[in-house]
Amino acid sequence: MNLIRIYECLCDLTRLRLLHILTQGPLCVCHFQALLGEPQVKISKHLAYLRQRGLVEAKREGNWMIYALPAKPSRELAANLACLQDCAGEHDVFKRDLARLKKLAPQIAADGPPG
Amino acid sequence: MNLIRIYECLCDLTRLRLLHILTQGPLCVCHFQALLGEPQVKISKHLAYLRQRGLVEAKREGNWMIYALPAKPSRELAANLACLQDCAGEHDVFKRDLARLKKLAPQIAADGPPG
DNA sequence: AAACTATATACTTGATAAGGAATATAGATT
DNA sequence: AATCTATATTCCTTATCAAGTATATAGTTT
Repeated sequence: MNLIRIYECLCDLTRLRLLHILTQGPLCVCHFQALLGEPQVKISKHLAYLRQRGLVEAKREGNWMIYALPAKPSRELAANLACLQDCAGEHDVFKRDLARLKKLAPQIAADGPPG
Repeated sequence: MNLIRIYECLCDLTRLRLLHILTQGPLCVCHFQALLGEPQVKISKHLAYLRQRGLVEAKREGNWMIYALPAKPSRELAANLACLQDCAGEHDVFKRDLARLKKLAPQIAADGPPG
């Protein structure tokens, strides 16, 4: 059952943060590193985990790997991402991530256009 | 973070089935056994798991243990249960469970009133 | 109190996951 | 081709979980 694969992805804080940030748009690994303040291995492995289960898509852009939410998410995924959005509003971790993302936005835009 | 405890509960099919059935009302272990066709240990342990994490409440009624969704679920739990409801509609396992529940309803009512 | 019923707990085994350290790969730059 | 940068993979250790078997507990009936 696909639904369970989704929930498996959602029961880790790092992955929740990644997904939550991705609802704002595509991003590459190094920016996630900066945003979450976590080591590269950790980010990379969690993104691989998400990718394997179809919660995330990736494409190469020179040296960068750009990760994004699926272009056409399943109903189940869409529903759960919406639910996460809803729930995340209550927690500081997520709010802080978005704040940092906003601050970093100009620099990210400068680095190169995603997509 | 409470949210993660919730997702941890949701990434097992047996627990999803239990929760989904519970959205219809309280039930005791032996009825779950009949509905899911799973051994007592399995049901009991998964219910304990859910209970520890606050997804489910229990009270004794003679020999029976009646399990129910929390009287006042957190916003997060409520949101996720709603989402589960939404997603479960697509899967036969869940539909079959509800069908079986309907069939068993009279007998359950006869056994003794829950709540 | 002895037997019975419904449920819970302890123990064991195999599987999966998380995090860190080190290393490998792909592409870009010099 | 040598080096650099961004990212992925491998190996290791530790922790958690699922499922089954056996056993314990709480409450009920005889």
